[in-house]
Amino acid sequence: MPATVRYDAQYCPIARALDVLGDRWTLLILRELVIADQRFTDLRRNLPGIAPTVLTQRLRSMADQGLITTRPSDGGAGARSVYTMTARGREAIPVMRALARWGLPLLEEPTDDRDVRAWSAVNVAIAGYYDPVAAAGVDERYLIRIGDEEFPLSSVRGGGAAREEPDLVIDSNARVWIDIRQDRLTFAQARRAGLIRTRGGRSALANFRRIFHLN
Amino acid sequence: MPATVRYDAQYCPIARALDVLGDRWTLLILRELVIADQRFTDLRRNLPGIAPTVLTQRLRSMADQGLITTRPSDGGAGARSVYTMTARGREAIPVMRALARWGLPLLEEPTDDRDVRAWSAVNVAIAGYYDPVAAAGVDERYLIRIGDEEFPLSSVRGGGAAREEPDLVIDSNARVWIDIRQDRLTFAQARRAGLIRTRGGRSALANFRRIFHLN
DNA sequence: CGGGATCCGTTACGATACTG
DNA sequence: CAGTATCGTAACGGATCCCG
Repeated sequence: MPATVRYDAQYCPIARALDVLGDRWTLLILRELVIADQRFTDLRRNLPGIAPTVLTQRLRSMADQGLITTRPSDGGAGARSVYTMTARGREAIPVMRALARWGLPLLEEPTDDRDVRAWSAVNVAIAGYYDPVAAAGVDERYLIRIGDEEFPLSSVRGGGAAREEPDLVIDSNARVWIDIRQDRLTFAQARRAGLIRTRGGRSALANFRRIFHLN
Repeated sequence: MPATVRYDAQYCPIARALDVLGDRWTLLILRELVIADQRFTDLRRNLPGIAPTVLTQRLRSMADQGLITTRPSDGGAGARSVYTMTARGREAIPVMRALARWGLPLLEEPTDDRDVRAWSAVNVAIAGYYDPVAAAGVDERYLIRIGDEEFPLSSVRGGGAAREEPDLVIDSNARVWIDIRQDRLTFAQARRAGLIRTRGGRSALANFRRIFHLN
């Protein structure tokens, strides 16, 4: 939505949120920065169709509103600045999760593994199904591996920071997770077919499946 | 965002969701219909600033995409059609909740009770803080009253349909709930000041406060 | 009077080209 | 590499008008 005209007339937190997050591309830029810090060119490549002028403008207004900050590149060479999320920007992750979960049925069947971003798979198809009730009393760490990317998860909400020895390691590709959540496959079938490999204790696996609703 | 240009190039459920929900005004129209079925003129009045042509177009495309349906008015007189949410549209309520919660700190302090919509207060400041872990094992019904509007809530997620005798009735105005969530007031203070009145068992009240994080 | 449709000026967007 | 400049097009906001 246009940055100049806002939903000012409404006393509503949704309207306020959309004033900041509702512009075209804004949430997708944010999603990119959840995955990793990125430079201008990275973002441009990962957001097919965005005009460079629009990207410039969005990055500026997102910085103004405290969603992101720019950090001088530590890479040395020619690169100048890297864009990073702020804590306030990270608070919008639940918004992205809710959107992702709603959009999952609209997603066509993946044709190729490389189509599916690892972050989408983990955050949408696994973390998005986290069941805090099922997780009560469990304190375990899980390591999700998608290709060569690693995503630590915890049975305790917000307890994923410490990089301790995981109780369970799960290896697979991104597509399998989407297939499972679109009901073309069950977790059990994927394991039997060797599409998902697990290493760890039997009870950790049982907990994992219960906490993330995997049959 | 423009309805014609979509985030087609991305294999991402967030992009898909935004293709449908991301247009300017769309989520706010949906929010209106969560509150109540409405006619064209109602929507226009409740969405200050929307151009009638835009409203027409949004209603059409939202219907095309299965978010809403139009129902012939049962009211008789001059009115023709009433807009209602579909089940698919209702599935987007978590998106609105996430946005609302994110937007709450951006909301200025309410100046007048009538500024605050009852639905915002209940859905954002109460239901949005539901803690399923705290609710485990509790099966109670709560009735929230804001002015003359009533909102049944349940300690069991999705169990609010049956209109049984509530275990707890809470009377207040919308502003108080916003004040509480913006940390200008605690629940206990509001009760002592008579801004919130409760009727029901002592344990139901304790459960309610625990489940919805009210100190 | 409710429910829109038409027209118009302004703004934002997308595509391509260009520059420090 | 990291943007800026320019330009044509599409969408928006506001006002007005039309029809039952």
